[in-house]
Amino acid sequence: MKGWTVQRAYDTLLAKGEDRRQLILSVAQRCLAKNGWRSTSLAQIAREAGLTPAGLLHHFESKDQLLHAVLDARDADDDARADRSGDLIEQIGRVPGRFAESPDLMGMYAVLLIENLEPDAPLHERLLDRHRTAVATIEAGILRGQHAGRYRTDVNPAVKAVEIVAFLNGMETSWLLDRSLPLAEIFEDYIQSLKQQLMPAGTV
Amino acid sequence: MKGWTVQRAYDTLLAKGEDRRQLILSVAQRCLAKNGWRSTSLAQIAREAGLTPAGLLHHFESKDQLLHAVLDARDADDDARADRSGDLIEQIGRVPGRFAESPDLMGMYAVLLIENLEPDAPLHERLLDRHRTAVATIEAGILRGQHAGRYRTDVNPAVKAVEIVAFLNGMETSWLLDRSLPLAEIFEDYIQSLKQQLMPAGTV
DNA sequence: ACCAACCTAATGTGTGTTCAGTAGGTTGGT
DNA sequence: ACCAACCTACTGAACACACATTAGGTTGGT
Repeated sequence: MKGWTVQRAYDTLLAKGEDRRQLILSVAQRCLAKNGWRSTSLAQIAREAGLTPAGLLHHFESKDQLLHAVLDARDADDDARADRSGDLIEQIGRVPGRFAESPDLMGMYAVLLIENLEPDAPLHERLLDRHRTAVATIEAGILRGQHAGRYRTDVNPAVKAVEIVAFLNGMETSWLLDRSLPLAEIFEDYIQSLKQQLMPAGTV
Repeated sequence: MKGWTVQRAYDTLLAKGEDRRQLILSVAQRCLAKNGWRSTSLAQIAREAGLTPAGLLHHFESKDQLLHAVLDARDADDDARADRSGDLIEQIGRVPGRFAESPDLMGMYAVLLIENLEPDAPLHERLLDRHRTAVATIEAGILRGQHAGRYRTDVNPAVKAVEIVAFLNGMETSWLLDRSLPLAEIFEDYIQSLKQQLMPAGTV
């Protein structure tokens, strides 16, 4: 009870703090996508969030903890908008839209992945998990199609899933490097070739 | 003439210097592949090459120049072993072998690419060029096959080339992250699907 | 009075780079 | 054979800077 009233008492103050916290998280996410973790300084994030480095560390107790907070937020967001039941090929067709939707936070995982390739890198385990989950999700999508009779059964879902994830990641990187690439056309073509492989002859 | 005698004169000394230089380049390349440019320090390279940071800067006038020297050396090496006339699909089939051949300097370009995505990054232009050259090379390989009557002519070489480069880059990253991936199997499958797309029906 | 939300200033560490100096070899004249 | 002049390959110490983090103080809403 007491705790609750105290919590209510500083409501606007806490709300302000929470706003700042969210702002910091979003700024940090953008910086991470742009420059990676090691070459993003607290000073830079702090400046863009409108406070000093010391002020920033009032909200997050260390740079490391901020990193994990950003990742947690992003994971939660991704989970919320995940779709595990629709058609795989249709879902892949929606990827270019996501690229265009939020271009400046698109590369975050790509950048962090490269920064944490070494087995003893701080985020290695976490990102390896994420990668394997992505592959498993695609694999499940293929299996679903096979069981529903929409996809051919003579494709190895595990292997094909790795290929698809590699293409999606590679394509993301290519696009981040060269935004003049005709994403729509490329994905259209890729989807066409996916259909050719996954769907029974005559249905394409 | 004078220049020649002077050059010959300090032969053993210059040879020692050249050895060190090469050693530094190779160490630097390995460090770059492992940790990227920004988080590799001169001190680290120097230590692994058996001298002090100041001693290192006797051979390369700055960290930046060392970076470019590494890239130049690597480009020359790549050029030397490039094959622009064989069959594209066969060449792709040899990629896993190269992965296994030199695993610890494999990721260098992948890492540098990610570190230089921003248009004003120091290596952006250079890596963008390299990427476009890679796409153009693959495209030329497809065109060659088409003109030779080996490949179907209803594929857009430019678009398909972007797809292939994306897959190769993405696959490299996936493998760097998780070396337990069955590379051979995945590439075999991918080549199969490439044949299905590129070769006339009935020849696969 | 209390507490969240800051700030300024300072600390310690790591960075790329410079600079003066040293060790050891080569060259050309005597 | 000797020596001064010159070279390459380094070292050790110092520099200026950027960094994450801390300590202690200030402001302002409740």
